[in-house]
Amino acid sequence: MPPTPLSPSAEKGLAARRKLTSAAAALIGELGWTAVSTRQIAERAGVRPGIVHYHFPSIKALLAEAALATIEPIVAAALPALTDATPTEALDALVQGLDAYRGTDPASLVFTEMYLAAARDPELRERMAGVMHRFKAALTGCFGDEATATVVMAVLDGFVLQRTMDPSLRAASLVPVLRRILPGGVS
Amino acid sequence: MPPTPLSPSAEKGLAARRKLTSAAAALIGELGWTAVSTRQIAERAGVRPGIVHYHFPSIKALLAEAALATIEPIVAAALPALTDATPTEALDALVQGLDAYRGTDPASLVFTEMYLAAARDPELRERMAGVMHRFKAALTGCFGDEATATVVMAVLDGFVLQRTMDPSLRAASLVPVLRRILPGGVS
DNA sequence: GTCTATAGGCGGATAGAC
DNA sequence: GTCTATCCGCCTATAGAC
Repeated sequence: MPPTPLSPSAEKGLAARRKLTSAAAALIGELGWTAVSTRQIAERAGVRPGIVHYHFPSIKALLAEAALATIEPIVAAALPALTDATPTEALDALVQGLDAYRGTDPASLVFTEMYLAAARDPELRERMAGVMHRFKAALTGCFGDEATATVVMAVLDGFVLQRTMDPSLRAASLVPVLRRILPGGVS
Repeated sequence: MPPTPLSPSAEKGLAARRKLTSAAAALIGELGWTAVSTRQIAERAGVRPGIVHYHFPSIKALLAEAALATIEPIVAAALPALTDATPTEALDALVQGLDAYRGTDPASLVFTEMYLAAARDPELRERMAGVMHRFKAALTGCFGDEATATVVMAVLDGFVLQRTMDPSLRAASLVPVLRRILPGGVS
């Protein structure tokens, strides 16, 4: 749809919302989901503290929006390389993309924080599951069966955790091992 | 060493420390690492709030002790099945043990919370890495090369995260896929 | 050695101003 | 529609009692 013109006041509100979600996402990574406060978000966004509760019903709702807005583009960006790709091509693309997630960067931390928050909040769990399901469906399409897709997803998430323990780990070193899991032998 | 007899007063202190770490571990799982407060720990442990700061220098130190005391026995319990085991035997033992970690249980949550806390605290990272290194060394011994051990560890950690999104996932379904990653073909 | 009372600061949310 | 001042509760840590 074409961009609807907004009143100056509505535009200001939209800008505030965007600054708040962006600040919230950064702070989830830096401090952890449950450690983020409305005051810190407001300070980082350059707005007064109370503004948070005008634009969002609660800090929980703001964190959910911020985290979903972080992971959705990441997952969406990974999908094209999986569509109509051979298993080997898909694996190479995934591993290449994986190197960006070093475990201690904001995106990695938001992902892991969100799994934990989702484990404690059914509504957030549903919303995150919707995003992750699209990714898993694409993997299942590439690799042929769901069990293989599950293992590949687990490796991606788990490798990010491993990297927090050993930053010297490189995604490329996974390739020889992961080639072996492709169904039907090495392709 | 033989158990040293303790004075009644020292014994009371030891009991308090044990109750506090146990309560802290449970609360890390329930609320999240950064959401746990000394008051809640004290209430759960059945002691007065201020006692926490007599037995532990800070809440950070208490959480670190509690989390390490949670993961150490879990890792230690997994090691015997990996010593002198064939790759296939080791895989079966790991998968069987994995079913206990459903993503939303206390132990699963403490593990993931601890990875995040370790990503933000170098000292905790060192201590956790020490525990996880023993596990990885055992896996490397079983599977012959470190890359395979890294993938297996990533699958274990990542599968626990996957399960928070889809509780119907069963560890047994991973076996056919994981058999394929064993070096030297199916053994 | 063990524990308590209290200080001092930060938190989310809301009632109401503009 | 947009934002601010304020309420009231909870937090960690310490000084000092027993």
